[in-house]
Amino acid sequence: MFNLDDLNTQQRSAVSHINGPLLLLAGAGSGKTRVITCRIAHLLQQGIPARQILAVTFTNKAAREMRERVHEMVGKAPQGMVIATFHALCLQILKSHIDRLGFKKNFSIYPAADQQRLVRELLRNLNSDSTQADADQVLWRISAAKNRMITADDYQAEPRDPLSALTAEVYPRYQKALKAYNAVDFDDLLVFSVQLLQRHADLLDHYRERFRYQMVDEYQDTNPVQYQLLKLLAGGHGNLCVVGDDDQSIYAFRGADVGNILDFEKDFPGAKVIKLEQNYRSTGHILAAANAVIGHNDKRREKVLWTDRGEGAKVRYLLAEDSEDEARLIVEQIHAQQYRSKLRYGDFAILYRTNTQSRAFEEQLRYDNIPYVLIGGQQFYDRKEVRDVIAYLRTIQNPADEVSLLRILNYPKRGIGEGSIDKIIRYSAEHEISLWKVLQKVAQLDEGVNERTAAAIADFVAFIKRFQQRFKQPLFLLDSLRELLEELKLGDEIYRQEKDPQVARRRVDNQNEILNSLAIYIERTAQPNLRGFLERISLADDEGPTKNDKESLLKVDAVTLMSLHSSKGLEFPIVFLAGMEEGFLPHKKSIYETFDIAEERRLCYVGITRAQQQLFLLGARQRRKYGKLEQREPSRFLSEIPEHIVHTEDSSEPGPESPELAAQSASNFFSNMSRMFGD
DNA sequence: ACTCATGATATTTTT
DNA sequence: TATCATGAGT
Repeated sequence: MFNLDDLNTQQRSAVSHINGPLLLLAGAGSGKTRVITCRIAHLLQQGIPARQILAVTFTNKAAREMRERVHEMVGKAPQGMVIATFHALCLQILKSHIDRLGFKKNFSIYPAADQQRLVRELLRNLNSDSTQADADQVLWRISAAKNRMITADDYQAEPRDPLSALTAEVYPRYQKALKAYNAVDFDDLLVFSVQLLQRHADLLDHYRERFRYQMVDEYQDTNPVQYQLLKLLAGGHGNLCVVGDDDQSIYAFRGADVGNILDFEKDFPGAKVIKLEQNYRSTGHILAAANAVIGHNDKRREKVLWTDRGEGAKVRYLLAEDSEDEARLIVEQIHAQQYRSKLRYGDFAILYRTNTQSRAFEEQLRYDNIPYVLIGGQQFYDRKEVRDVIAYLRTIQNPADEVSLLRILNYPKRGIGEGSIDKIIRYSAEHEISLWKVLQKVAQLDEGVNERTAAAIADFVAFIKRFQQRFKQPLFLLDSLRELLEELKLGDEIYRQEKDPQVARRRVDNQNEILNSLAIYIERTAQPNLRGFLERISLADDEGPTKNDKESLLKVDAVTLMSLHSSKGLEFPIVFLAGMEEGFLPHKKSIYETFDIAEERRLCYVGITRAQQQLFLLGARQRRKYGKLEQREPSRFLSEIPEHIVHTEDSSEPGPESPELAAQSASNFFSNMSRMFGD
């Protein structure tokens, strides 16, 4: 059980608040998660049934963490309580009621890669000269529209905006195609749930009653659909507790609306507001820098973080010559810091604005034999070889999923040529019969394709049907997948295609990794089935060994490289915030196009507040950009930090031998020694 | 069907 | 400059 005495005054008053709307403005590192879990424990202690409690987060990781911490605190698994991401919650709602929107209940969730394929396809059918970029843009616009609850029917093209005209063409077709595939995309999960609640009073009543106590984490990141959903669910009782920090709102580009958190009291009259300003993470100088920077934003909830931990080290600004030099300086500091205090590699993080910046750091770290983990970039389930296997599973689960079906129809090659596939697609379109039905028909009626192809198709259909039966038996899920992989011999195919045997090996390993995640899924699920597994994968809620989160970082002890965006919520003893230059932070797009410098400043603030003991800010004098050498200016945010808390060092003027340099060369010596002796 | 060359493009991305 | 996707060519 928890102890109220361990909390500060503000935390305690938040925890003991029970009825009515509550806005908890939780500054960075103010013990937010602790307050949320304590509040849940407190609600339970007050006799509120677990099943009336709903806690919504944005990431699976956050949901998992919350669940675990509640578990620890109350000593048993939180039975009946729903702790889920927005998307997982909506998936639950749709699973029970999507038939009211004309979908079948075995609908599938369309992954991003398939969305792209579909839009590309639709564009090709519409106009001859459309690029990859157009497809991405259109998809982006569709998503943005959905975030604002604009349906395909309502979507209006902006005048003099060719892309929105294109979107207006594609959006309805895209929606129609999804429906034909009995599939929904990520955004639909939310939009459809809201529509269900709006149109069906019985459902609304049901869920309001079911979730009498609601909490939302990272409220500053909610977009209009999510806001609608909450507004609907909390209507009536108004027991909505939202937690967030407007200063850490960094997802406007994805439709998040800071207005939601700024206007909370207007939306939910009588709301109580509590600020958490005591920071338990960073030392004083770091917080002073953070406060100074974020203080330059207007339209915000004034918060001043403070700590009782003392000033700590000054922030250090290292000015490098170029990007390679910047990476070298970081490695130097890693060695120096390790020499001075006992630090693991896992205590260091390198943060940057854009993912492309990671390269220089990767190269330098590899050169110095320093282990690192790169967060972001290509995700496990986005890899081609993994998607191939998933496509099989999806086809088995829902043969109406035509993108998956087409992906595997002739992979590995089984003698169904492009010409035949074209014929089948055309037949399916003309007669409005699903591809899967046509395939079955071709097998029986020998329609329009030659005998050998027909035989191949018949084999394929039989193959899928056989595995449909196999996968229906929950006890043999793992065996079925193993058999599937064996029979397909995809491994051989990969070895044939990939000339670098090392790469081939990794790709085959990746495929086998799916077996591991299935095994983990089965272990942790009461009634495992193929559908459930695919859902988890779609929601990226996977606990497989490739999991890229803090726990696995701790295990491998490596320096962390990630974008500022993905760093939110994490903390590290030593943080390097690289690329503190005009054009990077603030990013040049924000300077010249979106004019949203405030969001860039928040991003900078997020970066600064990740540091516990020492913060390094780095920038380069010049950088190669698209081949050209470009002069760079220090970020304007640097000048917003008071001079007396920053120590500036210019790499082109080394000055007298500094203690760091001495320490660093000694440290290099030791690390080389230990490398030589294999320790 | 695989390789190679060309040309477009280079912000962040919790699900 | 480096990377990616696409299309021509073998």
